[in-house]
Amino acid sequence: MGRKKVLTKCEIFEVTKNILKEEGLHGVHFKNISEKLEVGRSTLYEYFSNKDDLLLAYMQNLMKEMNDKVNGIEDDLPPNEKLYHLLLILLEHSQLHQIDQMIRDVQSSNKHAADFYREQLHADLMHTYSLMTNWIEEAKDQRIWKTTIDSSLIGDLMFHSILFPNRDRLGVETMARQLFEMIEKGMVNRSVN
Amino acid sequence: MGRKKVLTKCEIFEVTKNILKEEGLHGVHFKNISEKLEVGRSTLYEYFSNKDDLLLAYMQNLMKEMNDKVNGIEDDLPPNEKLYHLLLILLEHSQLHQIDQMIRDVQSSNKHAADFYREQLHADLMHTYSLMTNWIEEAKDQRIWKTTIDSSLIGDLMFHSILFPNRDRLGVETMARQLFEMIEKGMVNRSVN
Amino acid sequence: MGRKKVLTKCEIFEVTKNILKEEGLHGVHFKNISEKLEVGRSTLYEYFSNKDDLLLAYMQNLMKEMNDKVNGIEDDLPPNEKLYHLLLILLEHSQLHQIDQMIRDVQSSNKHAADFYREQLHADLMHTYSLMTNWIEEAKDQRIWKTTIDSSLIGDLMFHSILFPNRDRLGVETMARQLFEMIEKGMVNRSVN
Amino acid sequence: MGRKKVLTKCEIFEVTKNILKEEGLHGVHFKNISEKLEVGRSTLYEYFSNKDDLLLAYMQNLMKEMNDKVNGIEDDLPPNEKLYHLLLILLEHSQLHQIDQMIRDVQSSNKHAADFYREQLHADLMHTYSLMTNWIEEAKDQRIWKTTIDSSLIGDLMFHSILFPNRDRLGVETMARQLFEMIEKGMVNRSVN
DNA sequence: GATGAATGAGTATTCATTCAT
DNA sequence: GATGAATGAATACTCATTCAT
Repeated sequence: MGRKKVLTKCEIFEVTKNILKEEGLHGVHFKNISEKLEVGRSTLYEYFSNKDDLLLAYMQNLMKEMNDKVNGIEDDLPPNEKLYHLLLILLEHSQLHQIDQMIRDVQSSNKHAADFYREQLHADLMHTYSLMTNWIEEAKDQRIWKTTIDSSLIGDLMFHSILFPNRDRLGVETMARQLFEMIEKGMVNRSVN
Repeated sequence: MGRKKVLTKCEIFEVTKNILKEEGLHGVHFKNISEKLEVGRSTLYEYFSNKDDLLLAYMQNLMKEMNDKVNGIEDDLPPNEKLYHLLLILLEHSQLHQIDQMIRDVQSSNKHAADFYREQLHADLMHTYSLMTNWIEEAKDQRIWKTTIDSSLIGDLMFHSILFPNRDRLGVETMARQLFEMIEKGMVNRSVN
Repeated sequence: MGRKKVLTKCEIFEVTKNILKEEGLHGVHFKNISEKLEVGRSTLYEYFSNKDDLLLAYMQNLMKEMNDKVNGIEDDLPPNEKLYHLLLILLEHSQLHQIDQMIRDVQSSNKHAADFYREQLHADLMHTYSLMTNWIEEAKDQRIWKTTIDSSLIGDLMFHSILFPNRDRLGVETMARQLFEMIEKGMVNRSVN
Repeated sequence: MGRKKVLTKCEIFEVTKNILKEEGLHGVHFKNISEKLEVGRSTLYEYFSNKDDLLLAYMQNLMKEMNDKVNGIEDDLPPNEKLYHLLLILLEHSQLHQIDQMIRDVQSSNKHAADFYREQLHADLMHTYSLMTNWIEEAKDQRIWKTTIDSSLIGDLMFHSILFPNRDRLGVETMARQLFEMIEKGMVNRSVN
C-alpha cells in the first residue's frame, strides 16, 4: 500500500521532462522528482545510481526516440524535403536544447559510466547533426540550394530553432512551414517587380 | 587615504564573462570568481551585495553597451539594412543569450533592487526586440519583404543566432553576411534555371 | 523499513532549551545544537526547515504547554487566587521571557509560515496577558484589590518575575508564595503598631 | 568638508544607545554605528580597540553615571525612602537590563582587558545590588518592613522593573510611585471593611 | 587621526548520496 | 525493492578586524 509497487523508468522520465520544461536543467533534483512521483527520495537510486545517470539516460532516451524518427525519413526523397521533415522532428523534441549544457555540466562520480554515456550522447547528437549537414551538402550538390552559404550555419539555424519562444505560439507545424519557406525562398518579396 | 584599490568592478565583470562562457550561468560562484581574481571571497561582497546583484549588474552593463550601439544605427536607412546592422551587433554580444534564463532565476534578497534591475533588464531586452520587430514590419510595409512569414519568427531567429556555435568558426562578420543573405534571398539556387 | 530514528523533535527542543538558558537567543546555532546531539548539522534540516522554524516551533510548543495549564485554572475561584495559580505557572515556564525578542528577531525565509506562527505566538501571549489583566480588573471590581495601581503594571510584574535570578535559588513554589504575599499585603510590617 | 574632525566617544555612546534601544544588543555592529555617525568603519577602531571594548565602555559609562546618582542618595534617610529613590534611578537607566546578557556574551580577543572590564562591570552592578539588599535588610531590622519575604526577591523585582514595557506608557515617576506603593502596602484593599 | 580596501572566520542552507531496516 | 533517516560537501553571506595610504 502507499503507492503502486511498480515505478517505471518511464514515469521518472515523464516527471523529469516536466521539471526540465518548467524549471530548466538546474531545477531538476531528486527531491522534487521523488515528491512529484510520491516516492521516497532514495527509491530513485534503485533505478539510477545517481542524478547524472538519470539525466544522461533521459537524454539518451529522448535522443533514441528522435533518432528513430529521423531514421524513418525516406532516404530517396529530395534532400530539401528530407531537411523539412528533420526540422519538424527537431521542433517536436525541443527538450534537446539542454543537451549541450548537460554534456558540459554532468560530472558524475562514476567517471567511467558518465564519460561513456556522455560520449555516446555526443555521438548521437553528432549523428543527427552530420546527417543534416550531409543533406544540405546534397542539396547543394544537386544544385537545389546555393553554395554561398555555410552548411553548418544552416544546421545551427535548424537545430537552434527549437529554442524560439514563438514555437509555442505558432505551433510546431506552422512554424516549421514558415521557417522552411524562409530558409528556402528568403524574405525578399518577389511578387512586387 | 585608504588602501590602494586592487580590484575594479570591470575586472570582476571580465572574469564573470569568462566563467559564464566556460561554465554557464550556474557555474558562476563567488568562489571561483574570487579564485580567478586572487582575492578573498568576501572581498567581492564589497563590490556587489550578493551574487544576483553581480549577475544583474553584469547583464545590465552588457545590455547598456549593446543598446548604445543599437541606438547608433542610422534611422533613415532602409529597414532591411538596419536589421543587418542589428544582427551584427547582436552577434557581437553573444553573452546576452543567458539573459532570459537569468531574468527567471535571479531572486536577490534585496528584493527591491533586484526587481528594479530585473524589470529594467527586461525592458531593455524588449526594447531591442520590439525595435527589431518594428523594422521587420516596416520592411513588410514597404514591400521589401514578404508578409507570409511571421515577424516574430524572424525576430527569434536573429536573436537566437547568437547561440550558433559556428559563430566562432566563421567569425561574426561572415556569419552575419551569410545569415542575412539567407534570410533575404533564401537557399534556393536561382542561378540554375 | 527506513533506518531507525535516533533523533526526535523533542530531543532537539530539549537541547535548544538548554542553549537558550545558557547562551541566550543568539547563542542558538544549528552548529552547537547538532554538536550537543552528536548528529550532523544538516540532519537538523530534516526536522526544521531552518533556524527560525525551529525557534518558533520551540516557543509554540512551550506556549501550548503553558496555555493548557493556564486553561486548567478553575474559573470560579476568586480572582486573586486565580492570579496566584497563573503566577506559579508562569514561573514554571521561565523560558518564555525570550519570546518577545524572538517575535521581533525571527525573519524566516518561509515568510508565510513564519508570519503565521509569529502571529499565533503573539496571539497566544496576548491571550495570557489579557487573561491576567482581566482577573486583576475583576479583583478590583470585587473590591478585593485597590484601584490606585495600574493593572498592567501588576501584569508586567508578574510576567517579568520569570526573569528573577533568585527563582532558581528559592524554588518556584516559595518564590510564588512570597511574591504573591508581597503583591497582596505589601512589605509594610503591620504586626508592629 | 567631509565630516567635522572631532568625533567623541560621547557621540559614539549616544549612537550606541539608540541602536541598543531599537535593535537590541545583537543589533549593534560597527557597520551601523559608523553609518549613523557618517564615519568610516575603521575610524571607530581609533576609539575602541574592538566591538566588545566599545560595549563594555558604554555599559561602564552608563553604570558610572548611575552609580554617581545612587551615591548621591542621602544616607540618613529612612531605608524605604532610600529604596524609593534607588528605584527611580534604576527606572531612569533602563538600558542597564542588557548588562546581564552582555556580561555573558562578551568574548573579546583581548582576554585580559575584557575580563578586567567584565569583572569591574559585574562589581559595579553588584555594588548597586548589594546596596539595595542592605537597605532592604535595614528596613527589616528597623521593623519598617516585614521579614517574611526574601530580600533579594524584592531586589530582583526592583531591578527587573526597568524591563516593564508599561514604563514608557506610565512615565517613570508615576510608575515608580505606584510600584513602590504596591511594594509597601500591597494590593489588598483596606478601605473596605 | 581618518579611512577605503581587503580579508578570515564563522554560520546558514541545499542537495546528492549512503545506510539500515 | 522500497524507504525514512542521516550526512558531507559545497556555497552564500555577514561582520569584526587589519592594513596601507
